[in-house]
Amino acid sequence: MTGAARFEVVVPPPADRSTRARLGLLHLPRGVVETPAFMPVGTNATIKALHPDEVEETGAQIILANTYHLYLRPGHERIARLGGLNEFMSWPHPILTDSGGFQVVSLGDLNAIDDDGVTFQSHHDGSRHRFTAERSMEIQAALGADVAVAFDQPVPPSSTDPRDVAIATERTHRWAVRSLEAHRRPEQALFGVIQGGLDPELRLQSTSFIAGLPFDGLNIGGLAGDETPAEREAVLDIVIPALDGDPRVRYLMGLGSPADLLEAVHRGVDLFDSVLPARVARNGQLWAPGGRLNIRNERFRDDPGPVQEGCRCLLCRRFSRAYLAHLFRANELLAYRLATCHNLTFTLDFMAGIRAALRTGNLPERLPELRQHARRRDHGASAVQPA
RNA sequence: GGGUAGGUUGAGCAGGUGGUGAGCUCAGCUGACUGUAAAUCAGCCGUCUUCGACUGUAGAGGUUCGAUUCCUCUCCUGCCCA
Repeated sequence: MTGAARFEVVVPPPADRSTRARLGLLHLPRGVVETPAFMPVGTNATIKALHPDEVEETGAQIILANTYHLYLRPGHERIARLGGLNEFMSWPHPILTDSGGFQVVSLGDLNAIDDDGVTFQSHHDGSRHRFTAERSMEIQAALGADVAVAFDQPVPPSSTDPRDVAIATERTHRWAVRSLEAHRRPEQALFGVIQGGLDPELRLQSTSFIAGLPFDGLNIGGLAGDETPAEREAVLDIVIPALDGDPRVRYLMGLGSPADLLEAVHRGVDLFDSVLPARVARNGQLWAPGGRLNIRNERFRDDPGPVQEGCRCLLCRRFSRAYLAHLFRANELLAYRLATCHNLTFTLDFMAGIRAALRTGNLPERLPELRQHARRRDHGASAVQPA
């Protein structure tokens, strides 16, 4: 372990095992993160549409940035010359850089995977680039975030061929070892990624393999795709118990809906990230305790009330639903900013609420008002009617 | 008043010089989005009994087996001339 990250359990799960949820503190070079925590995603060294001050106001204590994107543009060496990623984007708090592993999957046709690494075609200009574990570590070292992530090959739930799952998982293991060997910055933490798809045996193998390596944190990958909640819960119920007694932070990569967050917290996850609240906000979907609303719906054009009564965010403090509906229809830039502020504030407040409940030991199994935040096929929930 | 170019589903258009115009872009309506190729994408957007069918090219006539297309008149719009 690098020692750059230290996880401290403040309130452990209850002895009766009614939940595996725990309250913790993740100590990082640039700050302490209260867990369970949500990390907004700032792929291009910016939380889209927000000023760093506004990101702080949402309550975010750590954000995520992306190795692949920043390597392509503006270039990791340039960022290093300009003082590192935190300095470059004027974010003085912790940052976690994703390894570029996710782009192995998300860029689909634009790459070719082999046992040694991945050859990407840039989504900007089609130019070819080679990523290996060593390369990813080198780039992340240059970016200089608090936390780097080992290069991995996510297994999309849609890949049903067990051989593909096994191959990707084995690669992830080899790349994990190589990432550790290539890691040279003691002040930068390094997290490893557990894969294994939906296969219980592979997940268990992957968990013990990755947990057997001296990473500072343990990521659970490959679970933010098309799997059902039941499949996801089944995987977590294999991985988390296998980590019993392990002192490290557990990070479920890519989850972001409130209902998903609560479920995963109960299963013992400490850390999350997702583009969902921010992306959905830019596309006009606003989150509130009663559910979600599409602000572009006609009925909001004359609605003088706030998106969420009592919300402390930049949007709800001053503006009406009608105004936001207007901004979206007029394609005004303020729409994206206000909506993003709101959804991130909502998500960060939601996590703060979970922490407060854990502190007093009464985190509910399910919050009834969250049902409509779940995916449609889970509960058949329809779009929310505003309260 | 004379000439001229036009009139296509909310807007703007494409097409069509005798035999399939329900095609595009906006606008509009609804939904989706989870380690960001995403201020994006998808469906709908004349009517109906919606895997299809019907109606629809300013209006009225005419020619024709058949007219959105050709002819006549009327109405409306732009431009030019008086």
